[in-house]
Amino acid sequence: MELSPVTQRFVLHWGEMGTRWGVNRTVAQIHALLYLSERALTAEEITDTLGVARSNVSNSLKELLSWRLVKVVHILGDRRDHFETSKDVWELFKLIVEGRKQREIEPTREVLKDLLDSPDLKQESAETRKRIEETQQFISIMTHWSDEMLRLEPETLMKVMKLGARISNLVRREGKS
Amino acid sequence: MELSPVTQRFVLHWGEMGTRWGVNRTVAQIHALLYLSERALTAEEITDTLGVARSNVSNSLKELLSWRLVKVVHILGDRRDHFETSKDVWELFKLIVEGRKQREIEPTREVLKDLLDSPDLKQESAETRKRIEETQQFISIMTHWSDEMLRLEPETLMKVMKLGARISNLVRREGKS
DNA sequence: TTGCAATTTCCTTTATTACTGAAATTTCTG
DNA sequence: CAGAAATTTCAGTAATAAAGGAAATTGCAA
Repeated sequence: MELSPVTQRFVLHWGEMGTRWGVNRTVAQIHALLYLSERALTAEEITDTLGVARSNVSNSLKELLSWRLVKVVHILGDRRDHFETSKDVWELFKLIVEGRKQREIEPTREVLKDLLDSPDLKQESAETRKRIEETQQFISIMTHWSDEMLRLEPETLMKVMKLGARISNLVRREGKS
Repeated sequence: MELSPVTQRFVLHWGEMGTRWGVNRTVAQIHALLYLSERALTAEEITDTLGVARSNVSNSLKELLSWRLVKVVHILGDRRDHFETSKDVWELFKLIVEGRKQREIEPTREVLKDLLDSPDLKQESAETRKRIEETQQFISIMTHWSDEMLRLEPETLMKVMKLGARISNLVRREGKS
C-alpha cells in the first residue's frame, strides 16, 4: 500500500513524536496509519506499508491494544485479524490520558501512600511530612477531577471548558481594577 | 549528606518514574532531592548525595533550568551556585504541563498547520482532510483551554474543578432519569 | 594577571530500548 | 487430524540515550 504525500508526512511525524509521547516509533506510526486509514488493516498490510518487521508490528499492536487505542475487528470470510482505531479525537484523547494516568501516576500514588503509612515517617521533619502529604493530596484531587472530566460527553466538556475560560477572564478583570 | 529512609525512597522512586515522565533518572532524582530539601543545594552537594558524576549533575540541572523547575540562588559569602525548586505542587504542575506542551504538542501543531496549508492536500480524500482538520482543531482548543487554566490561582482553579464535577454529576443524573 | 575554585564541554563507555528474523506456537480449513 | 496460514515468542543485533571522567573554560580574588 502506497501512502499519499500528506499521509506519509503525517505518519512519519507521528512516529518521531512517539518517543516524546512515551511510545516507540513503530507504535506511533501504526496508530497514525490506522487513524488516517479508511478501513481496518491487517498486520501484514501494516508491515508492508511501513516497511518494518512483522514481529515488530505484532508487538506494537499488542501495545496499542493495551492502551485500548486499537481494536481487533473481523471481516466476513477472512480469518486474519484486522485492526482499527477510533476516528474520534476526543475518544483517543481520553484513552491516552487514561493510559498515562495508569503508567505515570498510579505507581507514584502507591509509593506515596506507602511512605505516609510507613513507621519511618515520624523520624522526618514536619516540613518533609507536609511536602509528601501535599503531593499525595494534589495527585488525589487531580486524578479525581480528571476522572470526572473524562466521563463527560464532548459537548458537555466543551461547556465546562468555556465556563473555565469565563471564570478565568473574570478573575483577570477583577485583578486589574 | 545522608538521606533519611523516607527521603531516600522518595528520591529513588522519583528517579525511576522520571523515564516515564520524559526525563532521565538523574534529572528526576535531583528534582526530588531539591523538592524535599529544606534549603538550596550546591551541585557538589547533589553529586555527593546522589553518588553520580559531577558532569551529570551539571547537565541535569541545565535541563531542570530549561523546564524552569529549578532556580539558581546565591548565598552571601559563597561564590557557588545554589539550586532550589518551588515547594508549591501547583506551581510545579503548571511548569511541567507548560514544558510538555512545548515539547510534545507544539511540533505537531506546526506540522499539522503545514499539512493543511500544503498544495498536496487537495489530492487527499475528504475523509483524510477532515481527520487532519479535526485533529488540528482539537489541539488548538485544548491548548487554549489549558493556557487559561494554568493562568488561574490555585483557589480559583479549585472552584472551576468543583464546577466541573457538579456539571458532570448533573449530566449523569439526567442520563439516568 | 596569575592562580585556583567552580563549572561546563566533549568524547568515551555503559545501559537501555527498539527492531529483526528465525523458530515455535496457535488457529483455522479441508 | 494433517497441513497451511497467521501470529507470537525469543534470542541476537542495532540504535539511542544516559552517565562518567578528563580536559577546557569561566570567573572570581588576591
